Amino acid sequence: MPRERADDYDDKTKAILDSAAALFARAGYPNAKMEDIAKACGASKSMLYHYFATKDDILFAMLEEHLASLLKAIEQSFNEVADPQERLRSFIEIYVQQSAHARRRHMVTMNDLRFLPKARQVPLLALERKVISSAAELLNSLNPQLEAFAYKPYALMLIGMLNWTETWYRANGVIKSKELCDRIARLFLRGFLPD
Amino acid sequence: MPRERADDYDDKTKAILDSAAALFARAGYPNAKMEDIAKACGASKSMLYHYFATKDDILFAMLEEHLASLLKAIEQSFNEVADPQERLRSFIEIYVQQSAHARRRHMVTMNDLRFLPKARQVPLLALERKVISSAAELLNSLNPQLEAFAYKPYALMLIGMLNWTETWYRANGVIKSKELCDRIARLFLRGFLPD
DNA sequence: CCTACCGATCGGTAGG
DNA sequence: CCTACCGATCGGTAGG
Repeated sequence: MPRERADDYDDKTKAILDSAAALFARAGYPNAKMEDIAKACGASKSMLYHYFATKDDILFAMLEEHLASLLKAIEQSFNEVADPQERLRSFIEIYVQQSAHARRRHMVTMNDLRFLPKARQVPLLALERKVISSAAELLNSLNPQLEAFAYKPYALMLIGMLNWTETWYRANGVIKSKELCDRIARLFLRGFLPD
Repeated sequence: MPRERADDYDDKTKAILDSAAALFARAGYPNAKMEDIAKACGASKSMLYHYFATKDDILFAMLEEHLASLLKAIEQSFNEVADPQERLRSFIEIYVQQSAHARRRHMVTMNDLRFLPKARQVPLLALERKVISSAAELLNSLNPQLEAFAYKPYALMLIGMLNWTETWYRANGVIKSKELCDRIARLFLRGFLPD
């Protein structure tokens, strides 16, 4: 009789991904050792290979999970909010008010996706493109007067600004996350000049 | 009689940095092999070690050179242009209209600085902070009415948007670089909404 | 004792 | 689940 899959199989998978995310975010994917991931979640290196066949599989699972949940959060907010300006605010909040958990994964997505083999990047890049399309759609409803080709560049400017925020914004600093969201939304909608 | 330092010592140093920049930008610093850098500039690996004592020294020299020249270009444009709005446009142009040469180095700076030992990051992070301060100063002259602490966050939003541009913008696409600069400057100054 | 290189190889490390 | 270990690789070095 084959042994049953351990009851806490999913818990352990999550624990591995959490430890790995912290290490990848700190040291970068290529510098993070399988040995270190194992130690960080109180497991042996061999144990890791029971859950993930390769190091790349850990990174891939992490990024796919993160991008799918980001996309789901965006779609959900679009369903709940109808007003375009409120939708933008909500889109910004999803990026800025991320938990430390999601923030680490977001950094890893931005920094380390390129270390996967090209073929494994494909489905992840497709998810990223969906996020960009959502933003472009949102911008279209905010200002329908532009030429069609211009929405994606504007979406990329917005998302670039938001992605970069992860590198410098700390929620425990002088600026509360609500205030940062307000400022970003206002900057994007009304610009930087005084009225 | 000691041999003279080769006449083309500086040329070779530049050739090494160019090959390394291309490789680092494509594969990432940790994946780029000294062997590959050597091959790319028609040299032997040992020759590399004559010009740079370690792989980290190559990355450090590249980033320092790039950040110093970025800073110099910014300072020069500030000296040549007095009007704040024109200064912003000029700041944006420095980022967007970079040569392929500088663009690769900029990508490497954004992606691979973290792979240097902490101590070697210090002087480079200081240069980055100067770039941010220049931008904050510029924004202050554009809109002096804000609270003092707000300029740096706005500078980081601008620079984030500009840094991200490197990841998606191709000068040979539908949008000419002049048009992109105009759109970014207008977005930042006037916002996204129609007048 | 210096600089400018080459061919060969060592010591240590990493994923598996 | 552990220790031992492999095949491959890579940054850096030694002799000439």
